[in-house]
Amino acid sequence: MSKSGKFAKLPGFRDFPPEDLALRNHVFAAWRRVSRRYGFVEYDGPPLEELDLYTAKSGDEIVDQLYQFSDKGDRRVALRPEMTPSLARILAIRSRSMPKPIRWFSIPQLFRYERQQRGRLREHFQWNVDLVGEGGVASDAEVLAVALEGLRELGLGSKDVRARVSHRALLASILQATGVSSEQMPAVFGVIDRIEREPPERIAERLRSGDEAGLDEATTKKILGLFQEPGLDSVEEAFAEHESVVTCVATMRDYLRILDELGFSPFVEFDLTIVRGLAYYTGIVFEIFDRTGEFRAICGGGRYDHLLEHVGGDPLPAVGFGMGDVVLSELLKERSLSPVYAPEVDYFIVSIGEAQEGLARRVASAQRGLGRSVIYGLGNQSVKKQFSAAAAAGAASVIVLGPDEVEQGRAVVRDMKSGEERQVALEDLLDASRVQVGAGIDRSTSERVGGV
RNA sequence: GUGGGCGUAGCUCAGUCGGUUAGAGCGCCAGGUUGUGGCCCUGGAGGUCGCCGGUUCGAUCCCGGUCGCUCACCCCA
Repeated sequence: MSKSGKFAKLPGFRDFPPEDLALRNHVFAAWRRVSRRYGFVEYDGPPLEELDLYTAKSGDEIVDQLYQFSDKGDRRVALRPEMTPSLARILAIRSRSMPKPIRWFSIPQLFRYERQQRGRLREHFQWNVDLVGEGGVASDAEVLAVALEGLRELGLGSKDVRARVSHRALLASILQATGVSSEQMPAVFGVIDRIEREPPERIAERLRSGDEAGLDEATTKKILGLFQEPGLDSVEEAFAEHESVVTCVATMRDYLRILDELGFSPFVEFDLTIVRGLAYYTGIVFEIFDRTGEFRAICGGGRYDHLLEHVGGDPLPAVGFGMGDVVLSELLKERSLSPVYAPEVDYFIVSIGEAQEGLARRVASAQRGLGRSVIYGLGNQSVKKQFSAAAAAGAASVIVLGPDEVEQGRAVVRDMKSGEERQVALEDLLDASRVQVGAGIDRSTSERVGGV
């Protein structure tokens, strides 16, 4: 839709004018606060990586949708579609010398070349939190707790969102016990992933179909039956004699208990249909959704115990998640949880008559030296015009330099909210060692949304 | 990648059964005599009616293509 020869932005990419950047910053700030509260430290990596880093590790879907090309040195490279491989690469080099567990987080911008849809663009920011070097369920629970706390920090409670958790090894053991061969396993995982979105007949058809799972009638029936009563109790009962199932169920119970102790059980539901597409997950996996079901998954993650060694590092267990900014921002906007954007400055200096303009600049300079945000009209404008500019800029106070007061060594300071005006000595405005001219100027500008 | 819907001013949208200078509200700019913002009044700028081609005496309107947006599918960071 390029208009009159101008450039348009690339499909699937976003501009962030101040009112949109305010929301992004609001989300990032919450993510960083929560990360730190849980003892995670921030890292980053390059947005461009060697193509091979992804082709071997990520699922086929991701590889098909890479933004990839050859650079001038004939290297096959790709814009990062996810952060985990970079993390693994970085840790492969240095994890040996680091105390475990490693608690790292990042907010990378990620890229995928695919047709954009609602909640899914070609570029997004993703909060990645990973806990490396500890294989117990306590770390799985810790990581999910961080994700949920991040949402809670933004105003989304257990009434708004829920985490659906499952265990890949548990599902694999169950399927194996049911008679699914290891060759059929990936296809069956794929079908199970769709259980919620398709009618039972279609699911059965897929399970039987030779193009997909290729199961016999009896096994198909058993699997379908399994998902009619998919609770942990019924699973344990049905597979009581299968040791690997029993072990995984026990792990799952520990996990749920720890989440309860951390105060997150209202958010969490066991759900065997959560599979996740990425190839490298090995244990407990989870996805977080809004409860209305109106949006895509807000967050997904799980345990990936072999990725680091695949990338050439030490074999370290790891668990982590990614939470994208796109779906989350849509949800926040819909729930009116996004910050109201309004520019703000401490002072706008109004000059009445050109004779005062030099003084205005000296006052501005002195006040800026004190850390105040100060603007004034850059052209010769009517008083009325200057006041409306002050209002538009969100000035807390206006300093009025009129010939009458200036002659007596004073200025008028008007509080724009209350409309109250008082006289202040010019020397107080100009002397950087003095302080406090108007109301409400102690707030640090950098902490405000509009001023970030 | 597949299919459906849509595409008129910065934004939200009217409108033209094909016919001369395409409209509104909001926003923006300028004024309502350079001592006061939010309200009000007046005026103005801004559109090759997404782009290319076809049909026609004539297209923003009809047809085709294309690009973009959007929904669904595929799939899922």
